Amino acid sequence: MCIDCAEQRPLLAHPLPFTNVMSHQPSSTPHRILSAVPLASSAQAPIPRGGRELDKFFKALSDQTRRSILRLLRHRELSVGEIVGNFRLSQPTISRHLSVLKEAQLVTDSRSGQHVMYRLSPEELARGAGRFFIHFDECQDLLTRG
Amino acid sequence: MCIDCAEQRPLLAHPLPFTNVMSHQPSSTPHRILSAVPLASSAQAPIPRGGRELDKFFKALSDQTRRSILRLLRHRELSVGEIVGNFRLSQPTISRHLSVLKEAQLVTDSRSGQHVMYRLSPEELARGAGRFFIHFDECQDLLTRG
DNA sequence: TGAACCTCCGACCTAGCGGTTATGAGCCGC
DNA sequence: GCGGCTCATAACCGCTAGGTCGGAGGTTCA
Repeated sequence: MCIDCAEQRPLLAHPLPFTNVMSHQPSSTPHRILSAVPLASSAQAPIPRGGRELDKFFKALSDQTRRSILRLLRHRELSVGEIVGNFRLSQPTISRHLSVLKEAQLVTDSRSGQHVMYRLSPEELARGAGRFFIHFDECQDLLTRG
Repeated sequence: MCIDCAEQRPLLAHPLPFTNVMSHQPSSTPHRILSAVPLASSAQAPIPRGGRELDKFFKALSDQTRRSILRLLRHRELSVGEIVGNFRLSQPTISRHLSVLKEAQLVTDSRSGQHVMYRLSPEELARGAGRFFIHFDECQDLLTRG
């Protein structure tokens, strides 16, 4: 699926390695040329493909509690009870935050006896970020070169 | 300011080049050691420093319209009217989205006669991303190596 | 099987977000 | 200065998000 349009022409691989998003054009020559004047009333808002996934991705990251949970899971998996012990919030609240993170595929879970263990999905973190920052050449430079 | 604590000991430069965040510890040896058992009731939720800025950053990015505005501004600055012309939304709605983006420092504006021109701040995009992903070694690898 | 434990789900409340219309403030040309 | 264009702000409204509590469901173990 082209990230810039819905055409079915052959796709070019994108120079950035950490994403599988592809376009018909190399990133330095944008596919959509913006007109200086407002588009006609029939114009669609330029919603990029994959917006739903990016919504989930950034919505999940836009809450401080959820970001803290991700940081807790940096180096090893934890059960729900262990995560709850690090916050002042109730267990159902943490459980719902975890379901949001799981919905965004930022964490995965598995049952281990009585406990449900949660662990980070760092590749999904990188993939989501890549899918967005792919649109910003200068950002790519800053992120990849420093 | 250390990203892991509030101590005033000398700071180490972080190996990642695209951020000025520094810690007392290299990234492979986390500053906070997590206990396997829940912390005491007096434990604070592990809110990282700079959470307010990250809140603004991800909240600004968590809306599809705002992401579309950022993509519109990829290659040249635009006036409010030009931006409005690319959406089905009213001018005050777009104006408020722009103020959210400006609050998050993702765009800057300047008056040019009757018009107010908005342009991207790609370095802030990269800085915000860096400030977050600095906590995830595997992500860093994926983002910087591919 | 029944008790104890861990986790998730449903109902509910409140706050904030994203949308609208109406109005006000800043520049321009006449 | 006045009228018109451009943009920001205020007031309002509906919906979603995030918090609580109570209870259901699944697992372990005696």
